[in-house]
Amino acid sequence: MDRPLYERIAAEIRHQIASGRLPVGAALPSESQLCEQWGASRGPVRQALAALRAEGIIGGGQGKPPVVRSQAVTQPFETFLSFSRWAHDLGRTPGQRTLEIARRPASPEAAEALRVSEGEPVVELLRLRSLDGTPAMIERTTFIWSVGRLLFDHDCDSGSIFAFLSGQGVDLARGRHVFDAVNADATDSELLEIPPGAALLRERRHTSTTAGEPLEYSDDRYRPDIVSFTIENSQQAARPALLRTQGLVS
Amino acid sequence: MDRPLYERIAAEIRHQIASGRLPVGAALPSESQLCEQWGASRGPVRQALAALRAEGIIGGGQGKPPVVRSQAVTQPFETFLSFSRWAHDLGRTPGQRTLEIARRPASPEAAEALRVSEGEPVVELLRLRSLDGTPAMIERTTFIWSVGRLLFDHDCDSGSIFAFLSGQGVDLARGRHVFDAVNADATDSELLEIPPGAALLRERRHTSTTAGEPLEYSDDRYRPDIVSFTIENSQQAARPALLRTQGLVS
DNA sequence: GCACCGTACTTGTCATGATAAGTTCTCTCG
DNA sequence: CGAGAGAACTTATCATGACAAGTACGGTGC
Repeated sequence: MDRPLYERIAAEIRHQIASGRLPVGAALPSESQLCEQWGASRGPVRQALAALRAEGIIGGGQGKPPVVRSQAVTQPFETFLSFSRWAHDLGRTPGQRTLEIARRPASPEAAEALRVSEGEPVVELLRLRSLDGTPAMIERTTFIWSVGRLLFDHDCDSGSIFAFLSGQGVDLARGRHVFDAVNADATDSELLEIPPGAALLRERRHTSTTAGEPLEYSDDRYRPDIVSFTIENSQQAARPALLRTQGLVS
Repeated sequence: MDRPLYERIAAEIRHQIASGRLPVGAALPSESQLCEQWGASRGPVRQALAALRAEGIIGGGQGKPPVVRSQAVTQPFETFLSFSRWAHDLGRTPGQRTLEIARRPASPEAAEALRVSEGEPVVELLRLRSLDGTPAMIERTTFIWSVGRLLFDHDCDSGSIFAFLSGQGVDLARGRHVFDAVNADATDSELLEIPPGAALLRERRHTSTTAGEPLEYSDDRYRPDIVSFTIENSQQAARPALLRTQGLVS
């Protein structure tokens, strides 16, 4: 038990929520009560609560004791991370063609993004994803070696890589996605069957473990007439719901 | 200046990173130096650094001063509805130039989106938004008459329309945002000072009351080198957090 | 030249205490 | 009985101080 105190407190509360001892909607013990229970000062207690708040599993505000929010649902995360799963839920048929899988020394950008030393081996993957046979997205992914090496023993055209890696015990827990737009280059336009220079929706994805260690990053380019992204929000909900949506042909 | 100290510290550091005074890879001042600069104790300083770390824009570890990871800057979700507020929290100066505000009969599309009869009066607004003087976004908004009419009595160049309307008691509660990409047309390229055909990030926004009655819809086009959008999610969190980020000049 | 080691500096963790500000409840007054 | 004042609670923010643990760097001995 040499983990920091605030981590142990957070873990204990998480456990109580997961086990149902703290049902959804219930108020947590106040900070001072937690301090007594653990014989700790408010510092670690607040740090633990802040971590739980960042994970979205508790809510509350000034003056009000924190309350248990809805149970953790992994669905949205998986749906968002996995193109295959998303397409499947939509009733469409996902397709994938792996154009290249290679072991390479990490480029400076890859080394930065994956926090490895430059020149360390990484695995680069180039895939064309489609919906009902129509090219929809180009995926340029770079994995750290310990994860990417698993892909050489896997038929990448058979289905979801995310599902495969999860099954192999890879801790794909957190994701960061940056969206912007780019003009299609020669490769993009040829593979996606669009004119050169057409605007593409780009998602740059960084996936890491629970502890925040990078596992992969990706540059995904979507045909905007096939795929778009939707956010729904309301002033009540603290966090918005993200959905990947089928592009509108407007 | 009644914002908490740690927010001001974080905003200042974000600003220094965004302005290039702290280039990518540079080491931040040590905690004790920041304490001196701000005349603060380590508490607020650490809270500010923790926030920046959570946003992923700084890295580093025990014993090592934090380093600037990238120029991406993020803001909490509440600022999503308001460009002005987002920019302000970032320590940047938002600008707006209203190019046109007009009362018009609703077009078929407007009637459909706002659920009014075709030909009913609506208010159309065309604004150019900027960050530190650089054109960043073009906003083409259509309001229902009862809301848009308030804008004729308001200096639209003075600040946030969202804040103004909220202050007038307008119930801007729910939003739906669809993201895709488009090529810049002649107007876009001229106003945003980019080449014709450049890829733009488009956000189509529909805002409605708590009851779901449409209030406005908008076609916003962002320069991807100035503004991008970020989603953070984790397997624990039920819903991902949406953040608007400053574009990477990569 | 090179490995080893100790020192100075850094961040990580935690305790204690204080004030401000928000919420909830009760109690009083009309 | 309802509205409002107020007390008692909560969390939010910040200061100060302490120790542990990791890193960077220079010097020392081989």
